[in-house]
This record gives sequence, C-alpha cells and structure tokens, in this order.
Amino acid sequence: MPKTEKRPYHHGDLRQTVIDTAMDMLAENDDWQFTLREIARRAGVSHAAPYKHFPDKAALLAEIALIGFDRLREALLGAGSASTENLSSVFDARGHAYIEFGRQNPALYRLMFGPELGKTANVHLNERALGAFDTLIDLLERAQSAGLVRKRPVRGQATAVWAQLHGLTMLMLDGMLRPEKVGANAIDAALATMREGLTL
Amino acid sequence: MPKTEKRPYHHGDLRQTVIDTAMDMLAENDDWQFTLREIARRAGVSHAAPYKHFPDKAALLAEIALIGFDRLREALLGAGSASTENLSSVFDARGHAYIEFGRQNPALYRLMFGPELGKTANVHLNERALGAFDTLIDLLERAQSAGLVRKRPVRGQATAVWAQLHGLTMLMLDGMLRPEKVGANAIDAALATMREGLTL
DNA sequence: ACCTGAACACCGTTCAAGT
DNA sequence: ACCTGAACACCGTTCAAGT
Repeated sequence: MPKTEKRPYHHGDLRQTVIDTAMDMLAENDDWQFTLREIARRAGVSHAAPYKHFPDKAALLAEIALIGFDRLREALLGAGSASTENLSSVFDARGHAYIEFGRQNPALYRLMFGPELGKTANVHLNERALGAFDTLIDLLERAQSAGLVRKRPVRGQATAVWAQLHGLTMLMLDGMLRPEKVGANAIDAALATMREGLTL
Repeated sequence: MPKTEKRPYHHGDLRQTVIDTAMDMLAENDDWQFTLREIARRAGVSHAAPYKHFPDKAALLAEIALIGFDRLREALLGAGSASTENLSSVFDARGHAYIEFGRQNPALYRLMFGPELGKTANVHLNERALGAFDTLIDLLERAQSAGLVRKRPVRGQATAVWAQLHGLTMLMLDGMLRPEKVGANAIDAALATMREGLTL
C-alpha cells in the first residue's frame, strides 16, 4: 500500500518495497519492460538506492521469477487434489490452471521463461521450476500404475506435457492462436489431442 | 561482405546492409539484444542513418522476423516432401527440422516469437507465420484421409502440434530441458508422446 | 535523395559524500 | 547501516544542416 508517501531518510524495508513495486508494474503491462529507475521513483527513493539491496537489475529479475514459479506451483497444486482416483480430472484441472496462470500473469510468465535470467539465476531457478516438474512426474507414475496412462518413460511424457502447456501459453500470449485461424476453442482441442497421446 | 570499409557519403544500399548486419549480430548471441547504434557503427554510418530506411527499431525487428519465418518455412518444406505415402516420416522429419531450426538460430527464433513485435508487425507477421500453419493443416487432413491420424478437428490437432514444437524449442533454448532432470533424449521422447496422440 | 552532428530524454551502474 | 547526488557510458529518436 504505502507507495509514494514522504519518507524519512531510511526507508525501512526498501528491499521488499522494490519487489512489490516491480510486481505491481508487472501487472500493468502484457510485456514486462520495467526499469529500475522507475521503480525507485515509485518507491520515492533515489535511483541508486535499490543497489543497496540488489547487486543489479538481473538479481531483481531473478528474485521475481522465483516468486513467479512459487505462485505457479501453488496455482497448480490448488487445482485438483491428486487423489489416486479420478487422476484424469486432475490432469485436466492442472492443464487449464497452468494456461490460466499465463493468461492472468502475462508479463510475469514471460519474465519467468525469458532469456534475461540466463546465467546467474538459472541454477536456483531451475530448482524451483523443476519442483513442479517432479510433481508432474509423480502424477504420471501413479497414472501409469493405475492403468490410465500408456506405459512409456515418464520423463518423456512429462516433457511432452510441459512443452505442450508452455507452448500453448506462449502462443496465446503472443496472440498467435487467433480464433479465425485456429478455431474457437483451439486450446481445449489441443489439450484433448495431448490427452489422447497419454491415455490408454 | 563489405562491412567496415571506408565509404563515400552515400552508402549505396544501406537498407540491406542494416538488415544483413542485424542478421550477423543475431547469429553471435543466444539472445538477440542488438542495438541500432551498434549496427550503424558496424555498417560505418552515423547512428542516425538507419532512420532514413526504417521508421524505428521495431520496424527493423519486424522485417527481420519476417525473414525468420520465411527461413523456417523453407526449413520445414525442405524436410521431407509431402507425398501421400509415408506421411508419418514427413511428420517426424518436419518436427525435428522445426526444433533444429530453433537450435541453430536461437536469437532469431526468440525474436520471431518475442513480445517486441506486438502491435505493428503482427498483422503481416501472422500472415506468413500462419502460412506454415496452413501447410500443417493440409498435412493433417491428408493423414486423416489416409487413415494414419485420428479423425479429430484438424485445427485442434495442428494447434497441439505447433504448441508442442514451439514449447520444446523454447524450453530447450531456455536450458530447461536438462538431461539430468528430463532424460537424455527428452525431445525424442516428447515427440513420440505427441505422435501417439495423433496416430491411430 | 541520402547522410551527418549535435541535441534531448532516457537507461544501468558506480562512488564519494551525506544521515 | 542505509541513502543521495553527481557522474559515466550508454540507449532510441529527432532535426537542422550538409553533400
């Protein structure tokens, strides 16, 4: 809340304020072009102040991407509890939850998978990103045991599922899934095709 | 070839030189962060000169993205001629050709699907991008008639295939398909899963 | 018709100096 | 321990002026 008030010389919790401000700005555009200087402006501090809390812009981006992956994981786990029964509805629910996360957080999603996180961040990042991946692998293993999914190497299946969802999300955000070209509910149709690749 | 020679006041074909130089710079990095000023420097002209040939940076990006889509289409058409027989090997060949294009032109591929082309370009761009999509739809229709592919709405299947390939390509470029996590040949495995979603 | 040079309004980043 | 102000080396873009 406290964004542009008059502040004493010492801010209090500038680090968190910088992150929050960046998140706010992320929510304002489809693309995520925010600038450190504008964050400082909004936070009411000098443009050099953030450097006391983050070594550089890339470090802030990495921090934010981590938050993004945490939120994505929560959104996925929140969609359908993974009881051994009705596993297929869990797949459906999570597939839609994934794409919906992208639709509702376009700039954040782009940042999470953008090339700006190249070197430094990817170590920590992939840890958490691939946490959700492990959940997917687990789900597929149980679905195979339950006879719901073809017995194939789960890692390959998980890769296929993730790439399918990521691809759909990205093409949607890029505006490439135009209804005239691709059909009205192309996303549902694509998910159905994917399901036929998995299910027995 | 003629890149940094001494030039007369009038360049000759600066427009093409700018495009070529940008393409060269695209090939030098995994990500595509080139700057108009550096292009001008390499081309041996003032940094204002390119503005006589492109209204702004976005226009140059759009031009280059178009070239990228043309090259991708060529790469796809070059991989397996679409005779009615052995359609499934055509699918395989083109799937691999798609991903291989991304691997060999990472910066160009990222630019083609990047958010920088948002407003202006997407009209013309989608025209050509979706040209390849029409080819895919045609392929799927014939494969359905030949009894090789499940009879489902082709647009949905085409969307699934494109999203799968785009997702795999992007995750690969982002370094998210690490062999330790995802298996050594996760891409082939994912493509196999996709094929099982299509074939009878 | 095409290009240059200086200028404007921005960046990210650094660093001595302030509180 | 945390923040500021000025400074540096860059951008993209514009525009009068040069050839």
